[in-house]
Amino acid sequence: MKVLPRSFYLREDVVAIARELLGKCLFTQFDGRITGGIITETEAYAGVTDSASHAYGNRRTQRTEVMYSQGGTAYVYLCYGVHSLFNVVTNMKDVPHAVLIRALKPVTGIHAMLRRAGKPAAGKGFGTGPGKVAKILGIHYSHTGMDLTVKPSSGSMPGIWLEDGGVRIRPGEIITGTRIGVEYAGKDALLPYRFRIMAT
DNA sequence: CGGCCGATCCACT
DNA sequence: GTGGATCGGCCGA
Repeated sequence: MKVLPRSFYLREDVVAIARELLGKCLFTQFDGRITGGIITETEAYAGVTDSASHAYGNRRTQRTEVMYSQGGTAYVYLCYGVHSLFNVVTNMKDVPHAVLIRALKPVTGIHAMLRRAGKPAAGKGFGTGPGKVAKILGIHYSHTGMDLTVKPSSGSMPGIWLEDGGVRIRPGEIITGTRIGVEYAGKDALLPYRFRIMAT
């Protein structure tokens, strides 16, 4: 297992990064507990020219400022007043690209994730849906801005990080489609920016 | 300062 | 398949 380096996130093609994040491992450590799993669904948000992006038209506000950080930073925001949604910022500083993590196959710390979900056992839908991904990993919108390239050096430190676990996804296993919940974005809603691993 | 709305989820029909 | 929850962010006045 190898922590994804800064160089992975600094690249220009956010759509390619979204595709490559499939099969990578996402971990968190909060309250001394490590939880995580394999990323199975992502969406790319291509910054100032993408009308589905919060940074469309170079909108720079207190909330979106984190999207203008260098790649490898966490962008977490509150959606519908209820759900924290976790995104990976990509590209260089001042270019506000991001990838939304929509689904995760739970692997590490299952018990803690079930407890956060308030479920007695893993059922259908455990780990699917961006609100639920953040919830089971213990990610809250107050965690926006965290550095994703550093694995905590001790069990008492909080952290969010990604690793390459060596899982190889064949192109034929990837389903490409349009993004969810962005109907307001006009023609950009039709862009093929959603990627997921075919159910086995 | 007020009003509208959202990169969602769940219970209920 | 549908509607309600729920509240910070954003924009216009």
